[in-house]
Amino acid sequence: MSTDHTAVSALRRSDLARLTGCNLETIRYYETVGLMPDPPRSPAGHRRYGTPHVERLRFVMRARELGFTMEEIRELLSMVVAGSQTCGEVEAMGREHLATVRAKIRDLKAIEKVLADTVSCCTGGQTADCALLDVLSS
Amino acid sequence: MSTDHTAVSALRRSDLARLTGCNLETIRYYETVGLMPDPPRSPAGHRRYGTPHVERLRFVMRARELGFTMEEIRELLSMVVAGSQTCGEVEAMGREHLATVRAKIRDLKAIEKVLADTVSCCTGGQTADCALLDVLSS
DNA sequence: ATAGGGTCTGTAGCAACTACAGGATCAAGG
DNA sequence: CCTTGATCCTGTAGTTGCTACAGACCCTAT
Repeated sequence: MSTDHTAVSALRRSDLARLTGCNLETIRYYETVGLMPDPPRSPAGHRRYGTPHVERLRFVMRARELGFTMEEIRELLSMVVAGSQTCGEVEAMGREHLATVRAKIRDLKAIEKVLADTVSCCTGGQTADCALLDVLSS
Repeated sequence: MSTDHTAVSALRRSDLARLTGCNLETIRYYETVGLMPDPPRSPAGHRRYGTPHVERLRFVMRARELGFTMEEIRELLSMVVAGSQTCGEVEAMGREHLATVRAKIRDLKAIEKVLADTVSCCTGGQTADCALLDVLSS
């Protein structure tokens, strides 16, 4: 019935990488930049992880997949770890990030339109004349 | 009737920056990475640009605005400078780049959907409970 | 005992810039 | 002619988010 306090299921770095799908080196990187805490060490200095590390790394990875910057993730994590977050704060960060995502989509769509319109004018032949080059040289 | 061979309208780097809107330092950077040629120098070693530099920098900037990588621009430029390009080759590069732009748009739209769906579930209140955190911790 | 793996650290590299320090030079005013 | 302030020069470091390597250590199995 009691959860195990002693055996924190000592995972090596490679185990954490395998469990999460995260690159081995990236884990160490996240530790140096403070997204992951410095883990306890074995007597020889080898990192030993537990399930909290697995969960935290998964959180970080999901946030990265959604395009949050490391700075934003740090902020999210500091609130969550302190337990001080309110839905209002987190939602605000989400909406702000959503706005930047939408801005990027707008920019890319503008590029897409120019490219699509232009290459559709290309003859694709052996001639040196090219609609895309014309746009670039305009 | 002859074009002017002598006065290559000696522009300083700041003039080139002003004419093109390019950042001053970026011009030097483009020279070190080979997107711009090493310009002729004044006796004291100051860069002196002419109209060909203005045109080439504008080409580079437009290509960057369309999201071409520097590697792709180098390739485009090497063809154009050699005069060896065919519309077929250039169009192929354009279509390939268009495909990567569309892939980015797809990725961002997937992110946008998750974010939009999630934050719309947020209550936005003082509670610690948050739909976005739930997604990140799932 | 040793062979092979895994782990440790620090560091360099990628894209595409941007910014600064410390020195040389130029152009205009007195 | 001289000074002053703007511009120019070079090299180098910082940014974001990793990834990869070298050389040293350590752990496990035979």
